Amino acid sequence: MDGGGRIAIGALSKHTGTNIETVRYYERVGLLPAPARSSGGYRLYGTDHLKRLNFIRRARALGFSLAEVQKLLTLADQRRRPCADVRIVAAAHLQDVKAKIADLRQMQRVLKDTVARCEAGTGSHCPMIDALYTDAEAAARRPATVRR
Amino acid sequence: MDGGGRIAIGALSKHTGTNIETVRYYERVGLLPAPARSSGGYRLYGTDHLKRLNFIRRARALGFSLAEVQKLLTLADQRRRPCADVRIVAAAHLQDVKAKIADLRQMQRVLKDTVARCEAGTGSHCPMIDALYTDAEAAARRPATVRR
DNA sequence: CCTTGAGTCTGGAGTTACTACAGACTCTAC
DNA sequence: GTAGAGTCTGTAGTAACTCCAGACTCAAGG
Repeated sequence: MDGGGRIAIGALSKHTGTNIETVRYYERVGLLPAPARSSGGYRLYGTDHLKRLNFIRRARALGFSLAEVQKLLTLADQRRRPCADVRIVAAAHLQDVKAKIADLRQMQRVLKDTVARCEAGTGSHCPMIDALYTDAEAAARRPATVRR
Repeated sequence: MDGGGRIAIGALSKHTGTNIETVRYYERVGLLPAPARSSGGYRLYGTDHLKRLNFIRRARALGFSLAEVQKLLTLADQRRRPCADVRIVAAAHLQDVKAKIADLRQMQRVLKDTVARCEAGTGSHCPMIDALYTDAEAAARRPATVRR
C-alpha cells in the first residue's frame, strides 16, 4: 500500500483534471512529493500521489489557498487527532468566504442600481460615470476583501 | 480649471487613501497621466489628477479590473454619449460579480456542512480531511471562477 | 548658511497560483 | 530504426500591487 501505480505525468494530469505544468509546480513548491523517475528521467507517480493531488485539487476548489492546503496536508499526515486544528483552518476560511460574499453583494447592489439608472437615464451625461467621479457614498467606502 | 493644486504625492496619497507606490504604479501603467515635476524632480499633482485617481479607486472598489477602469476612463474622457458603452462594461462586470457570488455560496455551503460535521464528530478521523480525500461529490466539481 | 529629518526619487525584486513557451530528450509502436 | 507523442528543464509572463535600498530634495530651525 505504498502506491506503485507507476503512471506518467500526463496520465496523472488526466486522472485529476490538473494541468501538467501545475503538477510540476506543486512539486516545486513542496505540496506534492517528488516522485520516482524512469531511467530516462520521466516522473512516475503512484496511487499515493494521485490521492494527494486529488486532496489538493478539492481543497483548492473550496477556495483554500496553497498555504492553507499545505497546513491541511500536514495535519492530515499526522494521524493523532488533527480534527480540532483542521476545524480552525476551515472555520477561518469559512469566515473569509463569508466576508467576500458580503463584499461582492455590496458591489452587486451598487452596480445594479447604477446600471439601472443608466438604462433609465435619457440625459446627456452617464449616471455610471457620474457616480464614479462624484459619489463617495456608494463605493470607495469599504476596503473590499475581494481581489480579482 | 486645468487643475493647479500643486500637491506632492504624499498629499495625493492621503487625500485618496491610495498607497504612494500604487499612485506611481498607476502612472507607470498609463492610468494616471504623468504630472508636472518640481525643479528637484518631485511629482506635483493638480485637482484633475485627484479626480481621476478617485475615479480609479471607486471603480476598483466596485471590483472593476484595471483594464475595465481604463475602458471606463476612456469612455468618460470622450464627451459624446458613452453611456451605452459604459453600461455594457458595467453589465458585464455585474454578471461576473454574480457568478462569483454563486461560486462562493457553493463553497460556503460545503464548508459549513463539513465544519459542522467536524464539530459533531467524536470519532478518531476528521470528516474534513475525509471529505478532501474521498469526496468527489462536494468539491472539485465546478471550475470555480473565484480565485484567491 | 548649514543641518536635520521627513519626504520623494528610481529601479528592481517579491507576492499568488499558476500558465506558456523553447529546445532538447525519451518512450512506444510499427 | 524511425516517427510521433510525451516529457524534461529553465525561464518568463500574468494581475495588481507592495516593498526595498540607496540616493536625492525640501522646508524649517538655529
